[in-house]
Parts: sequence; C-alpha cells; structure tokens
Amino acid sequence: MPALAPTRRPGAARNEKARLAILRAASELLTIQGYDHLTIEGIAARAKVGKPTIYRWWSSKSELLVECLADDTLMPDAFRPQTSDDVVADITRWFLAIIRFVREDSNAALIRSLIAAAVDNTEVAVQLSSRLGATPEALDGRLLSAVASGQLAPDTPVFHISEMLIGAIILRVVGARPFEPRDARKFVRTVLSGSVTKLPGSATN
Amino acid sequence: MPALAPTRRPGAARNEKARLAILRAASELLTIQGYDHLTIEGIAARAKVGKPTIYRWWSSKSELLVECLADDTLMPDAFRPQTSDDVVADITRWFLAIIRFVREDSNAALIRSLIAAAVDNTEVAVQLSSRLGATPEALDGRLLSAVASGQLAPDTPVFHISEMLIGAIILRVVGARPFEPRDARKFVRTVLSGSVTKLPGSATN
Amino acid sequence: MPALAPTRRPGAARNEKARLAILRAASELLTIQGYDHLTIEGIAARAKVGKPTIYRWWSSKSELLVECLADDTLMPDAFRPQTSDDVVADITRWFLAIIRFVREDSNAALIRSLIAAAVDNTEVAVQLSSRLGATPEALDGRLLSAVASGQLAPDTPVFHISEMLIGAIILRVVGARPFEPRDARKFVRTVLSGSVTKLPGSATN
Amino acid sequence: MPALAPTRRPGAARNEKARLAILRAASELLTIQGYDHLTIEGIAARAKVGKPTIYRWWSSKSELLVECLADDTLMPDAFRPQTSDDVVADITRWFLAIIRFVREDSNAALIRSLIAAAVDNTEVAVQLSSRLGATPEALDGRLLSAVASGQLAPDTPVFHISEMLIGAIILRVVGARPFEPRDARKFVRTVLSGSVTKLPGSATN
DNA sequence: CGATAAGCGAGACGGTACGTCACGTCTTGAT
DNA sequence: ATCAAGACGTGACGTACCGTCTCGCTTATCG
Repeated sequence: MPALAPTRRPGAARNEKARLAILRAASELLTIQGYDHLTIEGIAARAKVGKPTIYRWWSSKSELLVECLADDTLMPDAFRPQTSDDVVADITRWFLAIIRFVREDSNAALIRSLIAAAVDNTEVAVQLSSRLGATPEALDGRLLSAVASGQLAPDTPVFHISEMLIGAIILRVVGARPFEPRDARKFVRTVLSGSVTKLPGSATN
Repeated sequence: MPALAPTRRPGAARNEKARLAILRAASELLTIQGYDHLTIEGIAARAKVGKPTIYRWWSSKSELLVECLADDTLMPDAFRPQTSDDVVADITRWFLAIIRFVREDSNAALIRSLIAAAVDNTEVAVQLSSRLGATPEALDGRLLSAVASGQLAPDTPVFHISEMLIGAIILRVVGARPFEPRDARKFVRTVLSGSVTKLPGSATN
Repeated sequence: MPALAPTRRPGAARNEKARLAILRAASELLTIQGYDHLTIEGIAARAKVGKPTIYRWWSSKSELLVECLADDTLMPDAFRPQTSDDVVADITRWFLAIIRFVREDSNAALIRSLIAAAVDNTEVAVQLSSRLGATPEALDGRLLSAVASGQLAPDTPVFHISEMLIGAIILRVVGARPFEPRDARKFVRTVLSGSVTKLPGSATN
Repeated sequence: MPALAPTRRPGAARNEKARLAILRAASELLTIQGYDHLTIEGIAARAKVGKPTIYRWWSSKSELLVECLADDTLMPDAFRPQTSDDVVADITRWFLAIIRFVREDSNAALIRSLIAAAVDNTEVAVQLSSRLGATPEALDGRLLSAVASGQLAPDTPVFHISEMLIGAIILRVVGARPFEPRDARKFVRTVLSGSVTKLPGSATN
C-alpha cells in the first residue's frame, strides 16, 4: 500500500500567468526606471494584476527581484568562463565579457539597481554574484579545476580571488567609472599571478 | 560713482550652526535607521530646522551624505596604512583595521547604507572609498612608495589592487558575510604576491 | 403527458446548518462591532463557511440582516402592548419596556446599526419597526381595539400615532440622547390625549 | 502692561479655498452618490485637493458632513415655522414644506444618507434635526411662544412634540414610504390637540 | 448503482478605498 | 535674506474587503 499522496490543500491554485506577468513587469520596470523609482503599484499596473496579489507572494520589492533573478527574467544567462588549457586566458575572457556587458549603460544601470536592492536583501547580493559567474559551476569551478590540474597552486585562495574580481566589478559600476578592455587582463593577472605555476604562453602586462 | 565693494548682499548670512546641526542629525539618523528610512523630514525635525533650509543647500539625501562624509561627521578617521619597512604587513594591518571596524554590526550597517546612497550618487562611492583608505595619502600612496623603494615591482597595478581590496570589502558587507581576521592576510597576499620583489620575513599563507 | 412535477433538481440540498451558522455569526458580529465594521469575510470566517455560500443566498449585508431579524436571531421577542382596560397605560408600559431595552448601551448600539442598515434596505426599516411593536398584532392592534371599544375616538389616526412613537424612539437613539422613564408617559399622553374619550383613572403630566 | 496678543503660530495659514472646495465636493458627491459610495478619495479628487489635506482637518466622513451642514453647503435654509396667530396652522405649514422637500427623490436620498452618517456621528443627527427646524429659533421657539401667548397649555411638552414630529419624518424617509400632503395636518393635530387651548378657526380632520 | 449536478470549504484573483508617510514647494511672520 | 514652522498637492505605501472565480470534496437525486 503506497504512501498517501501529499494532497494539495483546498482552494484555487496559484495563477502561474499572474506570477510570470509580475516578474516580467518588475524586470522591465527595473531596467527602465531603476530601483528607487520602482514601485509595487507600477508593477501591479503593468502586469495588470492587483497589488494584493503581489503582496500575497512577496513581502518586498527586493524579494521580488530575487525571484526575477532566479527565474532569469532579469539578466542574460550567467557569465561562465570557458575551459581551455589556460586558466588565465579563460578567466580573462570571462572578465572581458562582463566588461562588455557593463559598458552598455543600461546594463550598468541595472547592476547599480541590483546593488541598491542588495542592501535591502542579502539574497540579491548572492544572486547577483551568481549571475556574474561566482558559482561552483562557473568561476569558482574553473579555478578549482585549474588547481586540480596543477595549473594553479594547491593553496590558491579560490574564493578570495572570486570575491576580489566580482568586488572590483561592483565597485567600478557603483562608482560609475568606465572599464577599459585592458582592465580585464590587469585584474586577472594581479589576482592570479601569485598562484599560477606555469603559464601556457608568455605575456606581459 | 565708486565701484561697489564686493560687500555681502543683504539678508541673514548662512547659519553655520544650522548646517552643522543638519549634518549631525543626518549622520545620527543614518546610523540609527539606515538609508531607506532616512527622511529629510526626520533630519529637519531632529536638527530643529525647517525643511526648506535643507533643500536650500542640498538637493538630495545623497548629496547631504557626501558632505557628512567630507566633514567627518559620519565615519571615524580615514583608515590609513602605516609605513614600516614591510608593505605587505602594513597593508595587512590596514585591512585588519577595516575588518575589525566592519565586524561591529552597526558599522557594517552604516557602510551598507552608504552603498545604497552611492547608487544614487557616484560621489558617495568616491567618498566611501576614500574613507576606507583608497586615497593618494593612504593606500595608494603606501603602495606607490613601496614601488619607489623597490619593494614592489615597477609595473605594480596599484589602482587595480586598491580597487580589488576595497571591492572585496564592499561585496562582503553587502552580502552580509562576516570577515575573519585571517581573511586580511589572504586577500592582501593574493593581490600583492605577483608584485612583491622581496619579502622582509618569511610567511606561510 | 403529465405536467412536470416541480421536482427538485439533483444535487445536494441547501445546508441548513450553514444557514443558521451564518445568521448567528452575522447577528453576533453586528452586536459586537456595529454595522460599518461588519464584513462578509468576517461573517464567513466566524460561521466557518466559504464566502460564496453567503453570496449564493444573500446579495448584501442588509438583506442578510433582514433574515436575521425575521428569524429572531438578532433581537428579543417583539415588544407588544398588553391589553388591559386602559389603553394609555398599556401603551405607556410598552414604551417603558422599550426605554428599558434601549438604556442598555449594547442594545442602543444594535438599533443604531439597524438604522444604518435600513438606509441601504427599506425592508430593514420595516422589520425594525415590527420588532419594536409596530404591527397589526401589537401596537397598531392595541390602538385599533381601543377605538373599537370606544376608549379612543373613531377618527384616531392610529398609524400616525404609531409612526410618531417609533420615530421618536429612533430619533433619540440615533442622536444618542438618553431616555428617562418618565419620557414614556409624556410621549404617550401627548400623542394620545387628543383621541382619548375617557381616562380610566386620573393623572396629570 | 497689556495681555499678550494670542499671536498666531508660524507657518502657512490654512487655505480657505481648499476648505470650501472640500465642503462643496463632499456635498455634491453625497447628493449624487449617497453616503456609502462617498469616498474621501473621491472628495479629494473632485475638490482638486490632496487626501492628507482632508485628513489634516477632519477625522472622518461624518465629521466632514457635520461641517457641510453647519456651513449650509448641503441643505437649503433651515425650515422654520412662520409666526401667525395660529400655531397649528404655522406648524402644519412648516411640516408641509418639509413634505414637499422630501417628496423630491434626491432630497429624500440626501436625508437617508445623512441618517446613515448620523449613526457614525451623533453630531450629524443634531445638525440634521436643526436643519429640519428643531431649534430654539424655529420649531421649539414657535411652540414656546404659543405657550407664552396662551394658545398652548403651560405644561405643553414642547421638546417631545418636536421630537415626535421630526422622528416621524425620519422614520418615513428611512422606510421610503411617501408622504401625502394631508399627513401634515394629521401629524400636527395629533401631537398638538392635547395642548391647544383655543383654536382660532374650525378644522376638520 | 453509477452518473450527474448542486452545495460546500477554502482561497486566489482583479479591484477600490483606506489612512499614513514622505516628498518637494509654497507661504507666513520673526529675526 | 534667511530662518522655523507648517500647509499644500502629489504619489506610493501596505492593508482590508469587495464580489467573482476556481478548485476538489461531499451529498443527494435520477436514470
């Protein structure tokens, strides 16, 4: 005799269409207006949904944004380093991709907004880092695999490296100072040079 | 008819007491309540000042905070590395001081608030970095003097290092992840190890 | 082919328990909270009933109250004059009973609530008057029987008398001005003195 | 040394235009929509005024209506009996005027609304009675002067008479039962016949 | 005995209005 | 001229109920 199914409680089920419309509206308005001009009323209006429907499921703007990020409604695919035989090159390319993304004003504005949201809600910070690649599947993973393959020293402080790279990005974006493509190499070499055991090719600066 | 002396125009002069009361009130309220609960009305009330007096001189909360930072009303003395014969030790001590500061919850909250403000106003980001030591007189200067003395390589990317260290702090604080004292050494060594030409003493990770 | 019997269509019959629970909950909440804080949601919750069950059978709060009144869930037995040999005394006693009822704050509040409901729904006004005794079986009947027995003049305006007595009660209760027991005699004598042909006993004022 | 003038406190003075616009809007909307569809938002919108301006000065809809009534924005001039040599005729004419007023549907609706408001706020009941004439300057005064002139008995219960007449009006209007012109004479004679000492002329029912 | 259909509880939904807060501008009288 | 006090129009807040709807279950008659 099988276990009882976890029978769902009575009442109408949650409306998935409404949920998506809300996430979509929130994402669009955040992009257009920025975090401080983002209002629940505005989201409700654009999603053609009642305000209480939003408050029923999310308790704050920042929580809503967490779900936008998690649902990929708000930012493109996560940035992930490739895996060639050269970590430094892989990480540099990854950093360059972010630089290219961030040089677009609207993208920079979006990230600034997310940082504002992150001040309200730690989870946004986590998601934002993830989106930029600070996950075991992306940046951290690539570094760890380089450690495993011997290209980086065994005591390489993977997470500290990750944190400094992401931190440098955040700081520049908040300060609205533009990146140059050549910054990618500088940051990455600076943070990795103490750990690299052998560089596949030669390169200066 | 003689030229008019550059005499003060009529009317009461700007009230310095009011200015200080406003900066003080703003600083206190920011510390107590955080940026998003900080209101002009609240500042005016606490400073026993009319709202228009605030709007006359500052156009936004974040601008007001810039002046609070510049006037040292809001954060303790800037953090500055000492100058011993060992850069790495000096920078590590500086980082440790910040860690100690930030481990106090109220201080972390203050920095989070300032980051929120920085999203509105780039100048806050600049001031915040300054306050943490990213100035020619402090961190950057110490690194440059080490370059001059030969303790760091001539091509040491001073500003990138500075950015990554400050960035890592900001990122942790926003993410509300706690620092450990030993993080100081890790971050600093990671970011400097590619540039140090000679270590005064031996050290293990 | 025989005429279709007005046979009940299939499906569950109306749930009498639910009906009673709703009337009970509505009556209790009206007494406790007053008409303007009375909500359908509140009634449904207290009666442990779904909102649609209420809307299925009643179209508004005031209609629901009409049924509460008709079912005697909401007010005590109707007030009815006795029938002695003295109309004036009978009517006065009836009025006194109402005064005593209304001097209780909660009862006055209840009547005030019913008046608010009556503004929405004429039928509530009718029921309220009935409950206070303005029916052919009670006040009107007693007056008519006095006309029949010759104690009141043949042209006694029974309904106008009834209306003025009930009206005076309503007006005082709405204005929250307290009744005194001696008001009973004053009102009744004033309104009847033009019609009484013989008073069984003597009385002044 | 003279007493200090009650010098007005600093700050902008209350805006009289706004006050009038609010009273006007409230009166119009009450007339058009009835009390239960009357909303503060609607009043604010029609008066082109912010909601807080209403809440600054009045704490509820019913309080606002009290001021509408007191300012004569909401109902025509108070109804007042004339003073001829015949009280009964004077009071009857007064009652007839009210009947004529109330036969207009919109006026009846207005009074119903005011009764609803009166349930919230006793003061509305007082004002409403006043507006209908229950004041020392109108109905009560006319009766008292008749007592003084000997046309009514010295122990005439003036206020009870007044209450029953107004009460009868209220009750009919709430019950939405129409008045006939001949009701005026019936009510008035019924309530006064016990007190009249001499009728100037003859009258039939 | 099903099949059919209404009633029922629970509760999500799009709305409207609530009463409050802070905004940034303005007006006022005093210094 | 600047200041404090504070009223104003604006707009968003988060909450309470509205009346409707959709679920999955129960109940009762009918074929």
